[in-house]
Amino acid sequence: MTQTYISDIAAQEGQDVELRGWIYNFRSSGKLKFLQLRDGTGVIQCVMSKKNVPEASWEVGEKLTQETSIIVHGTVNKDDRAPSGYELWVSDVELVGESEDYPISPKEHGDAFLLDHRHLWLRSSRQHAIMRVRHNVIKAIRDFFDDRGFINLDAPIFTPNAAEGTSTLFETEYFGDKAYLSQSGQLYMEPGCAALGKVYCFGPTFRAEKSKTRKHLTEFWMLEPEVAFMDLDGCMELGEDLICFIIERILERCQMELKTLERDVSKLEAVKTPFPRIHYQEACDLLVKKGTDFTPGDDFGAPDEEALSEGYDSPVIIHRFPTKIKAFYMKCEADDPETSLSCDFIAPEGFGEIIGGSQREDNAEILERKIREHDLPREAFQWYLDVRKYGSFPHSGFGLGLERTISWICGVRHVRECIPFPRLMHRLKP
RNA sequence: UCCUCGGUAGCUCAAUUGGCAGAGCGGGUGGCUGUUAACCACUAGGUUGGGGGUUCAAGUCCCUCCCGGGGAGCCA
Repeated sequence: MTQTYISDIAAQEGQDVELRGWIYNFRSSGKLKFLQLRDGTGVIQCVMSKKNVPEASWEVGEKLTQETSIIVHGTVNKDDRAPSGYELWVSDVELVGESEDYPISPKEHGDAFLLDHRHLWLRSSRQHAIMRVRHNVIKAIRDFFDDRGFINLDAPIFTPNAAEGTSTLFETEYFGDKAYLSQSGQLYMEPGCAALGKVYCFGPTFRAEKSKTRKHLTEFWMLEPEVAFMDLDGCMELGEDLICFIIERILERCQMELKTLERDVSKLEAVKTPFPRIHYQEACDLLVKKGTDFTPGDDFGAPDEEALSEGYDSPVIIHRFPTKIKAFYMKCEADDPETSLSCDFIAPEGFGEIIGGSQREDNAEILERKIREHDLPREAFQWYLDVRKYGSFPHSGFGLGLERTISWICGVRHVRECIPFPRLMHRLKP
């Protein structure tokens, strides 16, 4: 008999089917057993009556523990008493693999314990829902750019130098030389867009900063599109279109998962273009008015971000930050070198910055001066300067943090639940 | 690096002023034909993170080290 998946069970009402999976939970009333079986696609209640199964099957039933793997045959039955609305009337059960002392009981657990058992934690319904949303966000991102004629041009992970010269890098040995794990693919996307017009990279990036907050991972996934002849306005439009596309896709395909996560879906349905755009100076005035202990001229802290996004359903775009608090490669206003053509997208509900972008400096002389001012080694950036030497052109791009985006969409407070195996400052296992 | 909170049974937590170290879940045994985090009875389970100190007496007070959570800085 061929295997049926629980996600397809509704179409099999009244049929005899074979399910293969793991015991999620079970209850017994003497001669009647209720098994919650999961197979990765869903969970279904299996009802086993002593008088309706062979003795060998009943004995298997007596030995079941949490996460025992089994093959079960039975008839699909619609019943409102079953948690999913359908249940399986069991005709026989076959033991596949025993499970002794499964550590994650159906009661609550602490974060540290769950993270230590991340490989098992992924079997629980909440994690399951988050991983399904993650999958769909990734698919939506790729579809969005594919439909717009972008080329996926991935950047290297081993890099010879610091991309922005600010963040701490993970150093590794490279045949007797030093190499660093990439903290951004952006510098590689700039020559990329000169070659192919519209490109994006999408892969893991690494930050060795000693940040222990719910918004930080040492290894996270970042999407970085870069477009030739696109200015800052185009960059902000691309970002908001992308986010709306992702949200619409998730609302369309992940209603079950959002329900499992108890996400207030109306918050996501309210996300609409155009997103509010606030000039940095205007944001400073707002913060002073709101009374956060913010110093105008500085970058925003987490409480400032939350104050700025307050009252908006869509992410808020803050644009034109002071040049001195932004990366060296960002272009300045033509008539105001103190102001950079930059933008940050701050998600609603306190989920923080999800996009950082800018128009890039396309003037070779200005860029060389900035590299000097930031004390960066010019030789290391020769190839990057070549983008300006051979047919320079205006161009822009941004970076979107995948896990932060998922965290917002799922309403999950901590990014560590938004990646299968999180890497944190104090955690490299499992 | 700094601030802050914490570490007690496999897990989540309690333990009054310093006075016999406990509960729920999970495990084990038995019972129950419609359970929904099932329920009922019984049962096993402890170097209270490590070391040192004060005291008749320390989970509790002091010193020190280790480990972890939240946050700051930095960033997506």
